[in-house]
Amino acid sequence: MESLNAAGIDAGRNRDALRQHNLSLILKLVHTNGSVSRSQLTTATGLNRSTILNLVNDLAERKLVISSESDSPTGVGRPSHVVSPSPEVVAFAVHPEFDSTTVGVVTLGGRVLARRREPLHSAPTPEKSVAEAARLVSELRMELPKGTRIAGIGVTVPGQVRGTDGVVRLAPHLGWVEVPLATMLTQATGLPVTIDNDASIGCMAEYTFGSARGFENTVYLYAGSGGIGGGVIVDGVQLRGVAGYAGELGHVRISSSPGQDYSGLSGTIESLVQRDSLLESLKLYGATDEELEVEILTSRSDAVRQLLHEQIDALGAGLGNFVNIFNPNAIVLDGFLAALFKYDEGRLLNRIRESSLAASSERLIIRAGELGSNLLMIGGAELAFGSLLNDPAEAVLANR
Amino acid sequence: MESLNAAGIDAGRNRDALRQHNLSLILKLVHTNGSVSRSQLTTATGLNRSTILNLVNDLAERKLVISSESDSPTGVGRPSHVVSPSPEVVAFAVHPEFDSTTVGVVTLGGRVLARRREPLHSAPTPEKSVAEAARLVSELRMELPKGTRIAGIGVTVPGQVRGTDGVVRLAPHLGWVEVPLATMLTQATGLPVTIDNDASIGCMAEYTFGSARGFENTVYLYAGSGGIGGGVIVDGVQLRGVAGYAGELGHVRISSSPGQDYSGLSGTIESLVQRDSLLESLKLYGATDEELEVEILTSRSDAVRQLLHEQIDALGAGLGNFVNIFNPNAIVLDGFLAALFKYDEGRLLNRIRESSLAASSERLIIRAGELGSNLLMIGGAELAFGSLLNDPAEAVLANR
DNA sequence: TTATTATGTTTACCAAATAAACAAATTTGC
DNA sequence: GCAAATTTGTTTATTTGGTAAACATAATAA
Repeated sequence: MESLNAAGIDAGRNRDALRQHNLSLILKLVHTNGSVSRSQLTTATGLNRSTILNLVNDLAERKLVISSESDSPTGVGRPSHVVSPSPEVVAFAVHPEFDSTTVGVVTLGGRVLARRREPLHSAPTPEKSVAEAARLVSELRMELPKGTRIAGIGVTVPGQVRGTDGVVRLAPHLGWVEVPLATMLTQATGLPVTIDNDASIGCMAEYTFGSARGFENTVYLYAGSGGIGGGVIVDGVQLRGVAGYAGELGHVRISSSPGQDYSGLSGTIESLVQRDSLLESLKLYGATDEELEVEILTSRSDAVRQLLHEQIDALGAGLGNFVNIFNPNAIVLDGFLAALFKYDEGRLLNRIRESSLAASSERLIIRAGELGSNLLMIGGAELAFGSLLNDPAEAVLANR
Repeated sequence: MESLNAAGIDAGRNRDALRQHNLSLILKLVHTNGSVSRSQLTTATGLNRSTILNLVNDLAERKLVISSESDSPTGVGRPSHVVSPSPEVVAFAVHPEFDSTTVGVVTLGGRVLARRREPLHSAPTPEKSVAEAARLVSELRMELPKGTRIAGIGVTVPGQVRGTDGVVRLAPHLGWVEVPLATMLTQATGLPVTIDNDASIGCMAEYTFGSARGFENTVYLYAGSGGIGGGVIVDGVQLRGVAGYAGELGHVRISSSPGQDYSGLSGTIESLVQRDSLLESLKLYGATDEELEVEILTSRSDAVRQLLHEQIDALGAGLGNFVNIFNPNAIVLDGFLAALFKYDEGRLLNRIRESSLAASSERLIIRAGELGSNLLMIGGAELAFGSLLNDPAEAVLANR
């Protein structure tokens, strides 16, 4: 029998799918909003208050949320019970870099409980990096209070990642090629591991808990040490593409200039907007993004201003393209790109408008990311929480 | 009470939503696949065959589908009943151009029943164009067989369109600005009217019934008389953006060249890949896309070859960007862009690969559109069928 | 203090999907 | 050519998630 063309329609739904969806919906609302009253849940979902009671009880029995009476009534009528994410449910975030490995613990609800960073003296092999990560995870795991349950590990990789089987295709900055990272880290820790590109993860974090919150069509650009990556939220869902490589916004070509980016493509945003050239003109070496930002905002040098203008213009041209393509309601800039934005917001906005259609940039909002150093910790944990949030009834949590 | 951050989660689901989804699913499957057996429907949806019986009966009672016994058994076991889209349900497609107005009638299932084109002697005002369209709709409507029911009218506009209220923001080729087209045509015909950009509609048509069928991540480029437009299918759903202006792929900047496109942006794909300059170098004037394609594929002139190479290179650079951004499994080219593709497929593919990351273009398929002159008729009707397909139980159809 | 309002909680109910049982129509095997 | 195997159609009883109604409860408002 020929298979049917499903044309983007997902499968048929039955009662199980219905229940799964509603449980997932409640848990996501509690996760992203912190503490939520049952009455808020009824209005937000449109479901009957009996149903909300039932769903919340179900999640509470699974110890995913805590339901308690309100301690501060807000208005007329009986106070509504408050539902909060359980602080006993956590996930680990792992961020391997060429000079360090960072591991964090984040609760359901997005609070960073602890973080540990281990400096490295040379660019790590995958084996070395996995061993370091596993050691830090193990340390943090032992310090968790009794009763804590673990959703898994989310790894933020500075490179291209195939999410389906957890293989790092190419991470130029680390020198990794075709590394089955998820499998390796699962073996070392016994926990389920999900991996993704760092910029995609940053995008999801800013969308869920940061500057892009509530903007269901967001274009996100992140400049890490390994170049410029991106992420896009389309109607509230992250753009992934057929194999998960979508969102390589830094490698989009905008000019005929011959300069190449870290992947050998010329005229791209990444080739024109370079952190290193800014550091050089400011005579800063090994500065953090915070230090760089201070220098940018206080510099009085004409040469620096010239360079900043060039970079803002290039960034604006690139963002104009994305406005034409995505018609977003928000653009969020992270890493040192946020400093360019803060340096001359007006110039950047003008450049964007000049290189996009008028209608597409109406009511467009541009912001800097606000999660700072917690960005990849929160995002990595978000990745690890994914399966729990999508199917709360089926997810299996590990004990501490 | 503060409103909750819904974070891209849609509302709670109840029994009604479940039923609506399943009815919609069945109707869409029948619509896009033509004739489908009930057993195919059970396997495609995962629903029980009792449920499928019930859903199909429901749709049949509403006279949206026809259920009949199979006339040619395919294998072991009792032959499965066949469900077909009702040919009595139709929609109109309207395509206003600067030198003509075209109206078509298309059945559920995507068959073009009739088409009528009225040449115009001058670029029409919105009023004139609406009057012409209404007249043609009325003519075709009277010729429809008794019992035919009409879902509505879909209008393909060569310009930027705000779908929410049916206003044409800007259609440079027609000289229209801020025209409440949907309202005007509804008043003139008494039928519900939906409007959209021509390239978006072409994209939807090729995805539902043409070359992009089954490719859930498709980038589509369409070169009409009014420049280059685009459309993108992301996980089976068309990219719309916050106000519906997404997909302006022709206005994406890829080079520093000063040449401008029809919207005044420089270095864009549309400014570098121009139908007019090809026509000029071939000394063709007023040729159709079909005639242009023949000339391109048979020309022996060095100058023409040079120009074709330049245009293919520019198109390839632009498509490379889209590969980096969307990681699609298919790219579909329509209008004279299909001729460029056919002229030198290998060169285009090489240019795309040169300007995109290796992983992102793996297993990428490039095709020409296959719906030809029916493209905008089928797509326009698809637009008009939208509400019926999304909620078969609630849709109201007009009589012929 | 009482009325009003909003929510909590329990109970009976509804309807959509399903499983089970049997019927029917085809192919396969002899 | 006929019985067996297979697949689907159809009917019936069942399951279950969401809902509406009724009443209880805890706040504010009068």
